[in-house]
Amino acid sequence: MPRQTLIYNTLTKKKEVFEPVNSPHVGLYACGPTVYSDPHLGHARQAITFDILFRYYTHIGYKMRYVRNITDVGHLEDEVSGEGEDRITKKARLEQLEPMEVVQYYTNRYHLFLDRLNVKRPSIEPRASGHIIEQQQLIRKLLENGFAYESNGSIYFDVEKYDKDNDYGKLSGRKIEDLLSNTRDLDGQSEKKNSLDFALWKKASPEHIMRWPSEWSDGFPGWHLECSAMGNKYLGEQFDIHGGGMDLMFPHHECEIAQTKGAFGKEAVKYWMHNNMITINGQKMARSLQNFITLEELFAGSHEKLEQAYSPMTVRFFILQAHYRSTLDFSNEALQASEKGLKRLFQGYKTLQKIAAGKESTIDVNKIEEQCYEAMSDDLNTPIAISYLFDAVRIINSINDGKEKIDADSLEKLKALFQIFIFEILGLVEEESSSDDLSSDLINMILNLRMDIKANKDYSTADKIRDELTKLGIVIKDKKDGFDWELG
RNA sequence: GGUCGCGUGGCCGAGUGGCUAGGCAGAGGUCUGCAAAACCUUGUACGGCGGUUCGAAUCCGCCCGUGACCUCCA
Repeated sequence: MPRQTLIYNTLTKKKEVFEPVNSPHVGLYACGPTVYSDPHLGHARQAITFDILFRYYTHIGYKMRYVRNITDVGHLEDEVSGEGEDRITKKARLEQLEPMEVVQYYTNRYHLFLDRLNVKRPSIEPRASGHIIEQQQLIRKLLENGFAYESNGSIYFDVEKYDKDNDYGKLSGRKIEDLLSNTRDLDGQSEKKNSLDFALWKKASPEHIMRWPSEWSDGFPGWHLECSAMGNKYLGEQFDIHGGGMDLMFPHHECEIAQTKGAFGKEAVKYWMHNNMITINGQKMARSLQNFITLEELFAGSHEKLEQAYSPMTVRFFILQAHYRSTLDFSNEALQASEKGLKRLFQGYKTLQKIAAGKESTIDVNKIEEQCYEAMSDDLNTPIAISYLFDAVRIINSINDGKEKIDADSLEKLKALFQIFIFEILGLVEEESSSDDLSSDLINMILNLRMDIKANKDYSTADKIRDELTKLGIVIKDKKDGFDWELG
């Protein structure tokens, strides 16, 4: 029986005790990317948030099935009006590629950068275009149940009708009347009965490449439909957690709830989880605002806003140092702080490996362990868990200095704790400085020569060597009788 | 305009009715030929004004500032 955890449910706006529908099995669905462009920091946060959930729940004993989709069809530029080109199709046209080439390319890119961030691959990664049949079946159900109607070969969801006996807007806290009064005027959009109605199936215009046959028209499915169809297919009629970025709450997730309830008579999702946005100068990082930084740019330092390159683990740690429901502001200063903090954490881990156990202990490892688990169990509070690890680092250093003592059992326990939290739960990995054996040998040779020079008290030459090596990015650490170095 | 959120020390960020995270930067120190690195020590901050309370940064009200959503966006 896994330990009790709290999880913030967007639906109830409260932290709730997590009780799986079918413990110990847990079904998790997270909205993946629309693969028409490179992943940016925001995608990283979303992926890392649910990666942590996946990792932690697996660790405490749940049998996880994690589904994260790839949206490769149906995502229009303007969902409400149903206008605009399909994003994939547009990209394909601009680049003169097959739509599926675009899809494959950006799916590969997504995997590449998420792998570097050490985000685990989901259990199932379904594509919308591979589930046209399932989506069409869902539409038929909705037509049968009277929640959808056909108009000129397209099928729309009837929001007003649904709202009569259901609560459309319950997730995002909206009321249908407010939405109606605030919806922009759509003159000429006569296909829909109501401006709030959203597309389930769109008849394809002659130039639209991605199209599938159906009894209504040659067309393609609406964006919101895929998640309902694939969630249902792989996780069943009721499953535990559905996640995504906060900006998907409305209308995407709201529409999902309506579709599922309308088709199956009951809601599928027990807990809704939404990660907050990454901001840049206090404003949301978004493609539409032209202020986004891709992961490729971040890792390479190739963006005008970047003072340097930031390694994947620095980025991961930066994201984990904030709670997933808070906005997180990007800045070079903050990233640099994370870079150094992460280094300190790993330094502590290394020190831990070499300290010796004594007969007695002044350290209460059980308490540290409990604190770490409690933090993670309290709605995935990674920043708190990390703060306890930093507390532990200070203790480790004190043991190393002989100010504190630890017995063999406690030491083993502390080592296991660090191993589990740093690598398994937080998913951090140590990034090796890239240096091949030959250059290592060369550096060691030079530094050995420098030792001789120092022994002769020729400090000016010794300093010169050090300066030159420093310029090459090699950090020298002189010790009592020897040296150490690393790539800075 | 509507809905929801936020405002914490130089920066980033937790937390939350009394026990006052953590990281980075800064300062001091240990070490060192000198540095660097590493390590140690160090900071009583919570937008403003009222109110509730023995006690509020934490609850309530008002104000100011700011952000997200209401079109697509993780």
